[in-house]
Amino acid sequence: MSQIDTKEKILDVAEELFAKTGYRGTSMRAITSQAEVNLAAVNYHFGAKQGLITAVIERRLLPLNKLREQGLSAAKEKAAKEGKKPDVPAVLLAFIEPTLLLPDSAPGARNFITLIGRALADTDKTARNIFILNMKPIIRIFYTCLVEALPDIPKDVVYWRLNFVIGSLSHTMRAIDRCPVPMDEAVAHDARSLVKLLMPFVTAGMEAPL
Amino acid sequence: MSQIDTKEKILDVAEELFAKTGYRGTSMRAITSQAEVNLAAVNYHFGAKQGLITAVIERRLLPLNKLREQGLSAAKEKAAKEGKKPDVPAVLLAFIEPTLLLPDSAPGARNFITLIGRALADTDKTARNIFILNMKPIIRIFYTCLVEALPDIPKDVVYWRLNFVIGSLSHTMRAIDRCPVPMDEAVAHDARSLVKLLMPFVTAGMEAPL
DNA sequence: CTGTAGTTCAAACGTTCGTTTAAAATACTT
DNA sequence: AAGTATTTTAAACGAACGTTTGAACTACAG
Repeated sequence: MSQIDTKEKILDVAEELFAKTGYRGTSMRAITSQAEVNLAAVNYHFGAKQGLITAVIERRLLPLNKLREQGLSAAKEKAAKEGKKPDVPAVLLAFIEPTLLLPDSAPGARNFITLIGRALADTDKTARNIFILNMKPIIRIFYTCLVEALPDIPKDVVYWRLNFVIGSLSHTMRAIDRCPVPMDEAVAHDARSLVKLLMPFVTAGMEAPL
Repeated sequence: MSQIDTKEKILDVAEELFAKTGYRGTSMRAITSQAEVNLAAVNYHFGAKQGLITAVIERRLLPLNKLREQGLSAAKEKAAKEGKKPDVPAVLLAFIEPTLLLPDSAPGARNFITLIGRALADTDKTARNIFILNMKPIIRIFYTCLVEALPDIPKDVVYWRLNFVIGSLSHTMRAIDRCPVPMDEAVAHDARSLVKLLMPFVTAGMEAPL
């Protein structure tokens, strides 16, 4: 088995188990046995458990953030042709759409989205800090665009509303494979229809009068 | 030291530590040493660690849900006097206000709100199941009221929007003691102003056109 | 004061955890 | 094909975990 096979197999299994049982709740033995590699393989390839969760997160988060940045740039260019700044739904869509559509992009990414959905709420600082470190710059970019798109809303209100959006989005991400709060009704939820459901909600919330 | 003192001291410390470092991340030894009680005290008074987290959650969640129910009943009565059903902001306020104001009600409740804010996102089934078990009935009540208040919105859309609200709220609850996503600007956030910030957002989101 | 139920205590239990080690096996270069 | 570098392996490490135990201690009724 080549090195790359081992590393990627570990990453895939770790992604799945971290998403299901969290960072603390997933043991190295559970990862390595399901990945059918030796227990010491994680420490050899990633140094330690922390190095593994870092690699798991960054493997998909960096490309995702690139997608979000590209989407925002496209929206900016499109608006610039009419001498304007992108409006609220355009900005929010550039952030939300690549996120919720991620599970359709790669087979293993479905686990990743619930993992990331939990990251902000995780009590373990390891996963949360890695996540925040990677998210801070891009959130700042979107924040700036939202402030420009909402000239009548004070900056700190925009800040909080952006956080409300992040809260809704991350909660939805966690719900992709499981009803967020179980109800008796069966509720369908494919990724694309979730975007269509979430967008009007967050757009109206962002643009709401004070 | 009387039995009640020991039990409550354990509950207070456990509430604080569970909120800070999660269920798995908090050891019985950390709890008992900070509470200045014997290690075996938790097993004696609560049977096991799971019994402790159950007691920690239910101690404040049951009264909180009673407050929410009372608030909703009051809104229903008020609307009934005009032969109407309570509108969206009235329903949402009955859910949100007691929640965010909880930290001001009791000194230790500040820890509880972040604990509960994490509960839905927790990877550990222990805490999440206890929380969901206690929340399911009351969420159903509010869901029904929202459906009545939004006759033009399909039921399943209302369901998802309610979940978006829950996502925003729980994210905010986690942020009460710490910036949700750190920004360079200092952002003030006392409980009452958070209610004033969140309410227009979720109301507009709920009432948004399809 | 005596006896009983309730509570606290130090100590140890077995298990699981992340990590390390050094030898064995494989892959790659010359 | 030989020799070096990389990777895999089995075994063990010490530490931390939740829980159990039985004796010591406390409070209070008879």
